[in-house]
Amino acid sequence: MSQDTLTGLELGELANMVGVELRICQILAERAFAETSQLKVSPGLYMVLSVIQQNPGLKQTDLARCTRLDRSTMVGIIDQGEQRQWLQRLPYAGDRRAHAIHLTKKGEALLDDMQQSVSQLEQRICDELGQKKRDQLLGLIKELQAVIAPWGDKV
Amino acid sequence: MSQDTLTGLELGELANMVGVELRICQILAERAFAETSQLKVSPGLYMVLSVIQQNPGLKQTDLARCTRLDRSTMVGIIDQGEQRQWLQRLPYAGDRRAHAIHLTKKGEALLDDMQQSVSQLEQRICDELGQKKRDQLLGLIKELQAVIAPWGDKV
DNA sequence: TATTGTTATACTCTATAACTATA
DNA sequence: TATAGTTATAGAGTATAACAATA
Repeated sequence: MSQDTLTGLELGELANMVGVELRICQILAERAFAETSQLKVSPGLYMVLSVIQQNPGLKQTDLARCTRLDRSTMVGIIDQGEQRQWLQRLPYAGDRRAHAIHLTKKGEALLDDMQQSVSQLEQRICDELGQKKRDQLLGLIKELQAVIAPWGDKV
Repeated sequence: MSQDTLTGLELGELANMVGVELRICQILAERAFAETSQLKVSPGLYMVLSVIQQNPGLKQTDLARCTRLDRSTMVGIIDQGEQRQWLQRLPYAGDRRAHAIHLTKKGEALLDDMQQSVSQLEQRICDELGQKKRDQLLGLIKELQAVIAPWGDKV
């Protein structure tokens, strides 16, 4: 017997499916992020900015691969970041087709600013869930990723 | 040091954020679902059909609440299900404003049909992750839901 | 006054297919 | 031939605000 936390409705098998619970969790998480970030930046762009910060100079294709998005989707995200002057497309040494993506100073500043509030979100998860459970959860999510990643791959 | 499983890129702090990993996991999960379901039904509609199966006769508002979607979003999902003749809007006893949502026989058949393949997805998660880890993961996801649910609430 | 369902509208996220320029 | 980036296009998914009918 698994009851829905909000409504008390009996959800039966539904609530025992990883896929469905993951989906609901994601809806809630994006809503919390939107609240925290004050809509300054979308979750997708935030993710990309963070990756760039850790890995300056990556090609767009690399960024698409590690965020599991399509190359064409990445174009739009990079466009957005460039318009708001948070990142730049620079020449990529050794391949004139590619762009090396770098943060601007404004982009660095944004991340510093946001990392306070976003870190607070993560901190609150630690506080309310407990460090141990939080780490367990993160580990299990990554394991699940590794398991299901090949299932959706095109041939 | 946490490396991206696919690209081997160093993702630093990014890969240690529950929010980001959850997001990537969700992208992968929806892709796997799309592959399995052959695009016969969207994840959102599938979720709703499953809830209806377990709870025949709910109002649209109830469905919206337990899936954490807006009432107006639910209208579109129910419309889709009705068009494909998988569910029906019937009179709701005691409140002439509301509709009682029920599966049609065609809808029952679809779910029976899909539950084979969707259950296989879940089964594969059990197989590859192990029953114990799978149950742990499910429990932790639900705990996380309970923790973050209030954060995105308006007011 | 409050709730149920609805519409109109808009924005975000994502992908496919076809193109160009390079490799 | 293959890859990097781009464009055009399309389809999900979601929400807000305003409305009519009913409570």
